[in-house]
Amino acid sequence: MTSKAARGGLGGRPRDTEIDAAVTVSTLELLEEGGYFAISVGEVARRAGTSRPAIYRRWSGRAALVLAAFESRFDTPAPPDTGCTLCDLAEGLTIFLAGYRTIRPEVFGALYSECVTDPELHRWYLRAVVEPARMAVGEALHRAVARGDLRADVDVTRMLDLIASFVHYRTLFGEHPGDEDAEHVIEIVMRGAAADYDALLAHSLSLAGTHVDDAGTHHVHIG
Amino acid sequence: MTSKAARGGLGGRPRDTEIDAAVTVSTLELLEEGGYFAISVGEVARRAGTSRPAIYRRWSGRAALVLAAFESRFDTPAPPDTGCTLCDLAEGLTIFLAGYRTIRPEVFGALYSECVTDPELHRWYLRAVVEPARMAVGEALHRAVARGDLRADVDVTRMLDLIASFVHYRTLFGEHPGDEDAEHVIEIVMRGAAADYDALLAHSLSLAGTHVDDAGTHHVHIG
Amino acid sequence: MTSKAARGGLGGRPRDTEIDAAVTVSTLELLEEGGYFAISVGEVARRAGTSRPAIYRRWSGRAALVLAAFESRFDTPAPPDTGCTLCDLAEGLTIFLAGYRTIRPEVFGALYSECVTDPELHRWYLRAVVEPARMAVGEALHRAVARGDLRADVDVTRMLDLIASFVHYRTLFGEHPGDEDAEHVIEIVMRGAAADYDALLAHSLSLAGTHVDDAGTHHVHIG
Amino acid sequence: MTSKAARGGLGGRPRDTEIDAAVTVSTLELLEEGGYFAISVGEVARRAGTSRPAIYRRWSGRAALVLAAFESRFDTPAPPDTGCTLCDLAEGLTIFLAGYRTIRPEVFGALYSECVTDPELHRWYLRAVVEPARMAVGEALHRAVARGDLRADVDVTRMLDLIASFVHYRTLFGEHPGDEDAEHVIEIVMRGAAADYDALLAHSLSLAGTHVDDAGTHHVHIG
DNA sequence: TGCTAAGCGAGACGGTACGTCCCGTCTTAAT
DNA sequence: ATTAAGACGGGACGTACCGTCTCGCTTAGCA
Repeated sequence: MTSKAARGGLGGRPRDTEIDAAVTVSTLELLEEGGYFAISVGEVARRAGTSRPAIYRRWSGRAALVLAAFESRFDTPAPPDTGCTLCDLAEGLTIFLAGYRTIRPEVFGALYSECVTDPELHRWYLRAVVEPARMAVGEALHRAVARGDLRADVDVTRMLDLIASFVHYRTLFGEHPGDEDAEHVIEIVMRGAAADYDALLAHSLSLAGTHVDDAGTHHVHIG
Repeated sequence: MTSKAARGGLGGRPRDTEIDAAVTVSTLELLEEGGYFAISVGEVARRAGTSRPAIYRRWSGRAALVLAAFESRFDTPAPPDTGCTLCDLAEGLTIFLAGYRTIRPEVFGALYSECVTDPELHRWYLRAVVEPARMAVGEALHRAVARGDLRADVDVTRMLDLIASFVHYRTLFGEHPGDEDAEHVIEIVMRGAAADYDALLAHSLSLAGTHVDDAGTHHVHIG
Repeated sequence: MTSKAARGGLGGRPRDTEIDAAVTVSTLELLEEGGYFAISVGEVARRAGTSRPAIYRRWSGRAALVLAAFESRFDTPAPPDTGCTLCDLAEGLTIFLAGYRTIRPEVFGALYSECVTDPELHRWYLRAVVEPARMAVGEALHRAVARGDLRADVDVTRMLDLIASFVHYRTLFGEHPGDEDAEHVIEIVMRGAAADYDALLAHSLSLAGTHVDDAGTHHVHIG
Repeated sequence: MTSKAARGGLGGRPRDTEIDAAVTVSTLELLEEGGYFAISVGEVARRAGTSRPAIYRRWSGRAALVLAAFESRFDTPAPPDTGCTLCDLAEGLTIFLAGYRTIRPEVFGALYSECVTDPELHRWYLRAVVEPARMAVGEALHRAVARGDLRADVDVTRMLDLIASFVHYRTLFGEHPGDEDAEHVIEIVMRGAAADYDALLAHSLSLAGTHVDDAGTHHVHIG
C-alpha cells in the first residue's frame, strides 16, 4: 500500500505517479533534516512541487504520509539459514536494526502516537513498521525450534517480544542499538532458553573460525 | 521540579499556587480523556480557569506541562527486600508497571518525541519517567548481585535494559503488560543469568507457601 | 445563442439535448434559491444530473451559464402603439421592469462584473440583458419623435439612457421599481423634453377615461 | 469605520496599525491592476507582508476589505455654494463622478453583489459608496429648493434618484460618464423641474462670462 | 504609612498549518 | 469522431492553535 487508492474506478484521469514519488522523496528528506515535526503537508507539497490537495487525495494526513515513506524504504531481506542458531539470531537482529537505523529514533514515537487514534493507521503502523522487524528474528527463532535447539517449554512469542522490545526501547529512548548490544541480548535470552547453550556457542565459534569473512567476526565478543 | 521557577525575584506579586494545582489536574484529565493530542496549552488553560500566559510563565510548553503532571502522579514506593530474589524482581516490576498503567500507552511516545529536541526536556523525561521505573527493578537486581544469586559475568545494566524495554515495548505497541507477562520475563532472563535458577525458584515457592497474603499469590504461576 | 456549438463535426455521438434543458432549469432554480453566488458549475451539474465537463462543453463557465438561462427567460413582447406618447412610455417601462423583476436584483451586478473581462461575454450581456429592455422604451420614444411630441433639440439616446439607468439603479441598489416610480420618471423627463407636456397629459387622461381597463388607471396619479 | 474593532476591550496587545495601512494600500493596488476578482485575501496578505488571519481579524472577508479601501479613498469635499443652481448641480455631479472614476467600473457590481447577502455589509456599502455620492448632488438640489428655483410640486428625492442612477448606470454598464454627460442630465431634468429654466440658464451663462476661471468653463456647453 | 517596582492575571496579537471547496482540464470507455 | 463521466492538479478559503506582547491591577519590601 502506497497511497489511498492506486486505481479505484475505471474512468477518470490517471494519477500522476511522479507526484507520488516526489512526495515520498520530499517526506524522507524532511524527516532526515528535521525529524517528524519538520513534516507538514504544506511543506512536503512545496518541496515536491505540488499542492496540498494532491497529497490529501493520496494520503489521509501526515502520519499516512510518513508511513508510506517508510514502506518505500524498508525492504527487509529474508535472513539466511546458516545452520547455526546463534548466527541466525544475530543476523536477524542485525537486519532488524539496519532498518531502524535509517530513521531518526524519535520519529517512531511521534508517528505511533499519531497513528494510535485511527484504527486503520494503527494497523498500517504495525504491518509496516513492527511486523517486518519481528519477522527477521522470528524466522531464526522458529528454525531454532525446528532444530530442537530450544528447551521444550519455551514460549517463542514471548522470547520474540523480549528481543524486539529491546530494540524498540533503545531506539525510542536511548540511541539505536549497535551490533554488540544485539549479541548481548541474544546471549542473555538464549542462555536461559537454549536446551544446551554451551553447545550452540561452540558451534557458532567453530563457524566463526572457518568463515570469518562470511558470517562476520562478531561471535568472538560473545564468549 | 514542578514549574519554571518557584520564586524568581524578591519583590512583586507572588504566584498564585492554586493555578499550578488546577493546571496539573486539568492536564491529567485531558490526558485521560483524549490522550496526548487532546492536550493543548489553550485547552488546559480554559479548563483550569486561567490564561495561556499564566501557563507559559510556569512551563515551557505542552511537553513540560505533561511531564510536570506525570511527576505529580508518580511516587514510586521503594520495593521491599523480601530476601527472595525472584520475589523482589516480581515486586519491582509490578511497581514499575503500576506507574505506567495510569497513563494511556501512546502518550509516552508522543511526549518523548516532543522532548527529544530540547536537551533539558530530554533530561527531565529520563529523570521523571524512565529512571524511577528502572530503579524499582534495578534495586532488586543489585540485591541479587549482593546475595550472589547471579552468575559472575552477568552485565546487570544490560539485564535491566532488557527487562525495562519489555515493559516499554508492550506499553507502546501493544497493551499494558499484566503481572503474568512480568513473571515470564523474569523467568526467561533469570534462567540465563542466575547462578542457580532452580534454587531461586524453590526458595520463591517456599515463601509463597508461607506468606501467601503478604507477598501476593503470583508466585504460583512461575513454576 | 444557447450553447457553444450546436453541431460541430458531422460524425460522432450526438449531443444529449436533454442535458441543455436540465442545466438551464437547474441554473434558474439555483438563482432563485440563493442568488448568483449559489451558482457553481459543479452544483448545477449535480442538480441537472450530469457532470461538469458536459457543461463546460456547452458553456464557457458560470457567467455564460447564467446568460443562457436569462435568454431562455426573457422574451420581451413588443409594446403596443396606443397613439398616446405618455401611455406608450409607461407601457414600455412596465415591460422593461417586468423582465427584471423575475431576477434577484443583485444578480445583475455580479453577472456583469464577471462578463466584463471577456469581450464576448460582454457583448452577450449587452445583447441579452441590456438591449431588450432599452428597446421597449426606445420604441415608444421614437414614436414620440415621429409624432412631433418632443422638442426638436432633444437627444433621444440620452433620454433613453436616463430612463434606463433609473431602472437599473433601483434594481441594483434599492429594490425593484414599481409602476408608480416608472410614472414619476416619465413625468420628470417628459416635462423637460416634450414640446407641449400639458397637451400630452391631457391626451393621456382622456384615453384613461375611455379605456380605463385597457390602458390602466395609472395616469390619474401623474397630474 | 476602517476595521472590525479599533480598540474593543481594555487589555490585550494593541493592533499593529501599519498592517491596516499596508493592507489597504495593497488592496487598492490589486484593484487597479486586475479588478475585483484579482483580490484575494491571501494575495493581499502576501503583498502587505502579513498573514491571512491578521486580515480576517480586521475584516470579515474580501468585500469588507474592498469597502474599507474605498472609504480610505473617498473623501467627498462639500460642494461650494456658487449662488447659481445649474452651476451647483454641475459641481456636485462632478464631485460625484470624480470619486467613481478612481475605481474600475465593474468593481462596483461585483462588490455590491457580494455585499447584498450580509445585511451589515449591505449597510456599509450604501453608507460608504452610495450615500456620499448622492449627498454631493442632494446638497445642490436642496439649495435650489430653498432659492425657489424648482417648481413647487417637484419630488426632490426622486430627482436625485434619477440623477444618481444615471451615473451608476454608465459606471456599471458602459463607461464612466464625462462632464459633458453630466450637463446633459442636468439640462434634461432641470428643464422639467425648474420654475423658470431659461432664467437659470441665463444666470449660469452670465457667471460663466465673468468668472470663467473660477467657476469653470463648462457652462458654455449647456446652451 | 506611603512609594516604587516587580510580577501577576488576562486578552489580543502576528503567524503557521490545517483540511476543504471549487475550478477548469484530462483521460478513459461508450456510442 | 465525439460524447458522458470520473478523477485530476491546483488556487483560495476560513479556522485552530501556537508562542508572544501589552495592558492594568496586585502585592511586597524600602523609605
